[in-house]
Amino acid sequence: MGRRNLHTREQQTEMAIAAAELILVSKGLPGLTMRKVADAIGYTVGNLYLLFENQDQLLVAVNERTADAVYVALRDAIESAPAPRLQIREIAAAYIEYAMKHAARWRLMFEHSLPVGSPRPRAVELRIKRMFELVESGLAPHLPDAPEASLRLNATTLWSGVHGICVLAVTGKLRWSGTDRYRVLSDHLVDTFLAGLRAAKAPD
Amino acid sequence: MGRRNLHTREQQTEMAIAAAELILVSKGLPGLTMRKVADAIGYTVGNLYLLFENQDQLLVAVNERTADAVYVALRDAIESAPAPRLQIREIAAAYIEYAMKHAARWRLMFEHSLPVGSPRPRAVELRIKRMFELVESGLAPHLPDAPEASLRLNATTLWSGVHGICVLAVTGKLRWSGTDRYRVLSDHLVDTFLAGLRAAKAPD
DNA sequence: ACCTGAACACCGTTCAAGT
DNA sequence: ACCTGAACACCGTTCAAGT
Repeated sequence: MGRRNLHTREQQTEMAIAAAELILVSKGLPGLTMRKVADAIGYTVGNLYLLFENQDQLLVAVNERTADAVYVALRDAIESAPAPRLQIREIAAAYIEYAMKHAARWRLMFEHSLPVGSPRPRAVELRIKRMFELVESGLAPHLPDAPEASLRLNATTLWSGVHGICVLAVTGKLRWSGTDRYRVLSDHLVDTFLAGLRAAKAPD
Repeated sequence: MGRRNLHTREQQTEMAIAAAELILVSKGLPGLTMRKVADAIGYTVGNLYLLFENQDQLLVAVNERTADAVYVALRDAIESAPAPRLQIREIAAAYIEYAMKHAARWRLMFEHSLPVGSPRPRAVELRIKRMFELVESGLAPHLPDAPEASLRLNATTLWSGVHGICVLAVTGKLRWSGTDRYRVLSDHLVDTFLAGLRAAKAPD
């Protein structure tokens, strides 16, 4: 065979990423093999290595998509918030909702780590940074006149907290506590954290 | 060969777990193969399957050890706290310190998931539950007269937050924010959360 | 130029056979 | 009874060879 020219390289890359996501969702990470991806798009394994340097880089490509999707979800949450001061609650809830709904893809972003020494993927790094900026902007109404460093510290802290709820929820480690309404947890965290910020600003 | 009788089954199990931990730390999860574990303890792969049902169960055994070690670290942190009200800060810091120091083992606890349908390992579940109880007891001085349900909700929320800092720190996702002094983050989270609790109890 | 197919070095898991 | 060694069905990755 050889020389088929049915799809451009870009199309093949697109197909491979889509197929990888499908397999990831249905079979989990252990089921996501290069051979299965190749089968799914109707090419041989060898050809996959003309599109991606190796399996890790295919996973990185999947993660970029996921990071984009999360960003869009958070952006939508901000826009649909009834008031600026409620944005941060909505962002947190949207994040958790996304993680629960697309658990496999979301987990891959944080659990797949490249072999030591290989450069961290710029694209994913950048998207996480943008996500934090979104959180900063949602937090800003609650911290007027706060210096940038303080805003960043608080955004990092609060967002780490929300992320923690996600991790434990998605991996089922929160089930024992009887709470499977994670929105309660995220709201409680956000509300209490904000109350703490107010208290620190205007001490009794 | 066959019939060597150099070690009891218990000893072999012990050796296998120890070897797995060593390989995990030095080579990461992808480098942790049944064959390498067998080699490391001087037995054949086949023999490993007389000790563990499969690779997943070996990892579960490793996770049990890790969960025990974490529990001990938190317990020590409580005991060395200068005052009851400072316990919760120390627990959080100890948790993060353990995670950073034993990143590979700590990550395995949360990232290794059994094939869908297989029963969740009771032993690990139980240890996570005990850990939450430790957090509850550290939080109790700050919530006198609070009903059990409230204490639990607050412990779950705060601990999820601390856990989130760990996850992002260990996976290097916090580097961009310029903070690699994670103690600052965990203290800030704990302090702000506690301030928020006080504010809710005695509203202005 | 584009893609294949077969090879290589590894896996997890099983189990008849050795002592 | 205790453990081995070889087998099976799978991997990721490479690359000479086909069209």
